[in-house]
Amino acid sequence: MRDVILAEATDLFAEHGYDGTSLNDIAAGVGIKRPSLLHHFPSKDDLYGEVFEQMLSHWLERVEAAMALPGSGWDRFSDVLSAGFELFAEHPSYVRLMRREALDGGSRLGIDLVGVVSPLFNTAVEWIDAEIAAGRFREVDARQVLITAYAALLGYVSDAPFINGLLGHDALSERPMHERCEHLLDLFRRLLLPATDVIL
Amino acid sequence: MRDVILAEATDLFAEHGYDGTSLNDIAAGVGIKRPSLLHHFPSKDDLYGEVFEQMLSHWLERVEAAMALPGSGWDRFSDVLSAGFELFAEHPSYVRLMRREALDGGSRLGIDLVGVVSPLFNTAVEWIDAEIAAGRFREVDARQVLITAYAALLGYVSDAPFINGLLGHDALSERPMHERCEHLLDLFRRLLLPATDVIL
DNA sequence: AGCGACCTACCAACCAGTAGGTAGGACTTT
DNA sequence: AAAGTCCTACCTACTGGTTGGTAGGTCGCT
Repeated sequence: MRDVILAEATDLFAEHGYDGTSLNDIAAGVGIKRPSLLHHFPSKDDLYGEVFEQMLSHWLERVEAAMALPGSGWDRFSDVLSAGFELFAEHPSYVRLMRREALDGGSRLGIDLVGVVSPLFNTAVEWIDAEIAAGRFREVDARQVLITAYAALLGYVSDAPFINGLLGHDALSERPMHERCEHLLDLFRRLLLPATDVIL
Repeated sequence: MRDVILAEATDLFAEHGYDGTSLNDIAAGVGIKRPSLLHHFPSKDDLYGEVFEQMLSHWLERVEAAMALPGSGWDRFSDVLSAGFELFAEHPSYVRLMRREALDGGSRLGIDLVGVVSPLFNTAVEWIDAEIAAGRFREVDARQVLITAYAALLGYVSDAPFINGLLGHDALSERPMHERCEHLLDLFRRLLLPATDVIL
């Protein structure tokens, strides 16, 4: 039951935000009443906290697995980007949740979003700088590249309802997602690789 | 007084969202009581509607002005991008408001966000395609490029509280904003221009 | 008997919105 | 000039409804 509640809460918090989701909504979604829900989770804050922690741990798990893969240079960058994209395609709710938290400054709870992501961010910055030093990447501002990657990946998925309207079809279905991924890979290849290596 | 309320409401809706902002908060922010606020605006929905319409009209005004500028090819793209960036730098609240609305599907009110933005989007797609046909741009998927521009521009500003934490300094102050703009210009130059024109 | 899962019934706090009244400035009428 | 009439901007006090959370009881299973 806990897991069912957690899943329903993840969807609703992602869809309508913390303030836009009532415990009644979540309880009704799993077919019980609010007090029964509060039997499993002590408070709304705690429930949200668990939702967010679960999301973060799934996310970290994937990213760390992708970063642990062997390889260097463009292949490695491409692997990590694809892994992130794949996770987001599987769990759009995670993206929307993350975006909402980032909008609110990532400090709704005791959870320190920045504290969790910062080490990963810095590791990635150092890796890119090392690749530049090794001559495998162009001289770019690693931080800017990573922020662009973050924004371009998240934006497409988090704003899917809006982008659906612009494109006239479901942005999250398989083919559009694949095209989006190809576009991003092409984009970062052009951004990162020396001009001589870009031409395919 | 109406304008003061509108400005305060814009900030609070942008910062905490529709559900996270009470009429009491807004009224207190301008130093009056809720009923006095409702003397100027008939309801919370109406107030939000005016806030959003004002934001949209400011935004459209700027973009249309930038699109009306002469020039073609990269110079024109660069002008429009810079104009957008400048507006966002001046009014970060607009970006956060827009992002929240995009997250919610852009249909909180009668305002049809997609309906307003779609014509602009399609005009831009056609323009890029024409530039490609004229040989001034590479063969790219215009829609993907525009969505990336949208995401990369908005993401940096809307998630500023989070990005502040990653970078360790104020992402919205003048120098970082300038660096961000330069990075984006470089990015899209590499993405859009034929390989032979990219090298500076 | 004990325990986990669920319930109804309640609470205080807050929400958007309404009713009705007051102070003061402006504009007309005498 | 004085008096009466409006109007705008604000107020206090209230309504009905929803919120998160609690108290206490019931059911079925081990």
